[in-house]
Amino acid sequence: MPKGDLPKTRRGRARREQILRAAEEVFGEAGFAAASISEITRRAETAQGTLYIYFKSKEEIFRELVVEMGHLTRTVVTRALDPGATRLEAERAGLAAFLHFVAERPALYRIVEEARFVDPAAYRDYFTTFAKAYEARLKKAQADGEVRPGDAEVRAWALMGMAKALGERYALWGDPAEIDGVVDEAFALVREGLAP
Amino acid sequence: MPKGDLPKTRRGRARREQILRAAEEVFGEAGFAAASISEITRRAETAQGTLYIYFKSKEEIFRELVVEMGHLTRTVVTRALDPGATRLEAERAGLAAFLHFVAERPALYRIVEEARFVDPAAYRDYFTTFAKAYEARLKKAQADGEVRPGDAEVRAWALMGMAKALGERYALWGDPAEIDGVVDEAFALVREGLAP
DNA sequence: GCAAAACATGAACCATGAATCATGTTTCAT
DNA sequence: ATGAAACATGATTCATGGTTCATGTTTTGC
Repeated sequence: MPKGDLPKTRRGRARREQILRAAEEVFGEAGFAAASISEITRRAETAQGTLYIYFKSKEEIFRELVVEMGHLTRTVVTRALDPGATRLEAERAGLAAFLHFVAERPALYRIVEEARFVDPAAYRDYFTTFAKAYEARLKKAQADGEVRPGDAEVRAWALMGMAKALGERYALWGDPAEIDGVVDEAFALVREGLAP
Repeated sequence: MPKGDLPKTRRGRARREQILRAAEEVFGEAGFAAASISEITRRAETAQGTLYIYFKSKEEIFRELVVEMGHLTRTVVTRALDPGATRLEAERAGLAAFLHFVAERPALYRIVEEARFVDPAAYRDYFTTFAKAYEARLKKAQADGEVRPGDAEVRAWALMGMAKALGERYALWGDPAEIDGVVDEAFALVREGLAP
């Protein structure tokens, strides 16, 4: 029984995966507190005890999901940055990719945000890591003269916050069809600022 | 026993207030799930049953705090906008006031954010109301030619998101002394944008 | 001063649901 | 083929803590 490790057999790996996917669903829909182990195992079509072969607690499954989801978000956003367009245009694409991703997998947003309360360390880790990468990109763009000089760390957090709020308002609560328009407006703000 | 109403006697009003302040502390420190009624009443120096004279459930105390805190934040930020300075400068002052407020009463931030999970309706209400006010200010500024034309709603949510993220990173996790510098940097971004 | 309403108490009740464990079944290396 | 390790089961256990309630005490209006 590998507690922190991965399962040894094909069957084991499949079970663990089933449980994780069911947990993602249930945590996403009900939130951590209201999510019950019995509901998770019901959807995973296993016995309750089975879950404890692969995870040592309810918190541990949750943490695993946060890590997984963080990795996924970073992948989605980073992949969108590729094109050889302007640095700022690339950032625009990253924001668009993020918002569409939130709209497609709303459980992601909820789980990561709830981590602030369920597992503060994982939450902080996730955003700090993300911010560092963002900061590095901004610094590089600055060095290349593609953006005005300024504190890259503050900018990274400000822009991340923007993305989170827009994701909540438009991708989660609003009409997904609006997203592209929102991205245009938001990036106009980031590019030119508010001053006339 | 006034269930939704306010207490009739001076003593009653004082008790209710003691309980609310204790609840603010405990919810802020421990989060909703880990906060126990017994700990709240211990700090309020009353019996557990007393709490149920004034609130019909744990959720109801929490909701009351969200409403109260929302009102307080709006007051603090709005008060900071008074001066007859430039509209943009006034906004800068609002951001500064918000960040200092978060640093002073971190429980506020936590409770309001946790409301997303404990009481989604109250959470959404709170931010939608706030956004509407922000939007109106931006529209007015736009009409007066003090900011470039653009979608005021998107801008309001983007700027709110910025404030939340900066609050989390610098007012909650960072050194409060940094706040004024952060405000300057962030508002430079908002004013002039990233483009060189 | 006195009834009635409001307020206060804290031990006991009770639902909930996470975690365990004794008992099987399946997989895999040799 | 076979034994050992890995995996699977689900009813039972157990701690937790929100809520209730029977019994006082205090305040208020008249």
